[in-house]
Amino acid sequence: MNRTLLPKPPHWVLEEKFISLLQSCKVSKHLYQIQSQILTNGLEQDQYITPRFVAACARLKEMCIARRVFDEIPEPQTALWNSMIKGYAQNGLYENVILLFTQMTSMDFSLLNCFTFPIVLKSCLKCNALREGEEVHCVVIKSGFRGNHFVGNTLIEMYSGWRMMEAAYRVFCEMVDRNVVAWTSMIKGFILCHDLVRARELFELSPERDIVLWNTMVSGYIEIGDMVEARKLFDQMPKRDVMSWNTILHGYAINGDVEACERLFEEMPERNVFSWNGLIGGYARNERFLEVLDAFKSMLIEGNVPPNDATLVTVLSACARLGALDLGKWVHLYAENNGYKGNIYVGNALIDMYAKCGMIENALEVFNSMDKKDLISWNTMIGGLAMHGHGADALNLFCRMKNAGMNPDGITFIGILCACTHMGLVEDGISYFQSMVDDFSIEPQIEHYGCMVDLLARAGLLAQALDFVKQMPMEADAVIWAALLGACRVYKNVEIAELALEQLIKLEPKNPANFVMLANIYGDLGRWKDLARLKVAMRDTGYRKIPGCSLIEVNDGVVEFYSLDERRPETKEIYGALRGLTKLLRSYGYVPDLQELGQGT
DNA sequence: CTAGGGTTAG
Repeated sequence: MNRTLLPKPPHWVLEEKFISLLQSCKVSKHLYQIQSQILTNGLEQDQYITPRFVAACARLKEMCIARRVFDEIPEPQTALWNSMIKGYAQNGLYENVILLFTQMTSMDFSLLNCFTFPIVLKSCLKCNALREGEEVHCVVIKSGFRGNHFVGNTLIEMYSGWRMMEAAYRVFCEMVDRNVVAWTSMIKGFILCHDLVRARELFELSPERDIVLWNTMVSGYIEIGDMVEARKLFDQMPKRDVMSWNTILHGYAINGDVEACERLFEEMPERNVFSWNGLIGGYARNERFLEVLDAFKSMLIEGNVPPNDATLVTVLSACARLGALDLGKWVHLYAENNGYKGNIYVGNALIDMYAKCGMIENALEVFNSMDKKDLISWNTMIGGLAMHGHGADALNLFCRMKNAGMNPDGITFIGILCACTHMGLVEDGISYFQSMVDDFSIEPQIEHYGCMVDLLARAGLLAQALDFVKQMPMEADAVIWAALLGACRVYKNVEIAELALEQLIKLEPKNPANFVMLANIYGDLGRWKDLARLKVAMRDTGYRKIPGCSLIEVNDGVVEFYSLDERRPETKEIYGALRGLTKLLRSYGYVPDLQELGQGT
């Protein structure tokens, strides 16, 4: 067929073609191809295509391309301005939103419409631009948009976000006809300030109460931990949707009532992925990791609600805590086969799971395969390496992190200091600690002081460690004294040990592990009289040390295993495996201290 | 093209 005989398609056909092309555009490369097609057709200033082009750029995080196109247009119309502003907001470039808005107002006031303000006001809140937010509010008034529901509501939201309740309430009162959304935002504002009394007053006054408003009020009580009032309200609701049920379920989960959580989950008329995540998250938050795995398995067996990234992350964190490597690997495969390969949350949870299960190689593989990494990815990997004796690799990775332009935070330095401790690099640890304060302006937290005490103490510098404790700007906690006490045993320092125990008894009088530690030191040194005295003191407290418990993956499950435990049918195999491990360790020169076996049980 | 409600990682 001769193409030249075909008539030129009408304008609107081309428009539709480009719009659908832009909507389905998945990679930046195609963006350039579409752009050149638009140019060859002379449509670069088309009032329908260009905003869509900008929207596609925003979706693919290519706002620079959008900006170049935008700058070429002599007199952009409102829709194009708005699409640029929205694109910047979507990509977190709030400063650009404000800049563009300023430019827009300085050019022509009539460019602004009711779609412009909500995005700009939200951006002001997000980047904490208080003065600019107030200026935009002035523009709202001058341009006559204060009567718009969307604009008014976003103003309430903005001021509430800054806890400027007088300003928020003034906007609310000045609204000529408030709808239920405005009431909800106002109530949400008081909830943010934990002012449940005023929130409830408004709730009672509201002329209309829809499900969203009821749910908001219920979650307000949940946030302040008042499950009784939350439940009372939930029971009074004229109508409930899945989200109402999920809200109260999550409330029990975060307030530590696992049993109520389970009961509610059973009662629910309908369950979606948030319901399952609520139950699974409830188990996880309350350290019931075995139940996390069981619930996850039930979810898969029931099969009508597929897990999402949040589910996988929670399950992986439980695997990490339990050492359930097989299930962790299974989740890894599941994630890759179900579109979570590039998911940063899942990637980070996988790194942590592999690291905690001792599979550093797998953790590194996941880390290296991630093309998007955030601070948590780096911190998890550095911490994982440090925790498992790869201190040098952890420090190297820290260098790579800085070279990649990623700014470390306090958690990063926990990993770094831990790496130094494990390698006995006292000098380096001290200089990293200094660098944290001087180069990165990170204020050391009690955990960092704890790391430093550990660093010094494990290196045998007990007196220096004690000095450090005394110089700390805050009171040392039990973790720090226990670290010091532990090191005292290794270096057989009774004086500091007794001092540390004295503090520990004040901080946690019910923890017999502390007495056991000092008893061990007396035993090591043959101070039997002191030992006897301590045993009497221990008996007087009436507390017994809880036996240490290990979790071991057996076939497709995880079992609890205590020291000298003979309850399990697998006992023989477990002790067999232990003997094998001990033998292996001996061949590397390790001498097990058999006296420790069964201590305190 | 614009407004109010849920989960997840170190």
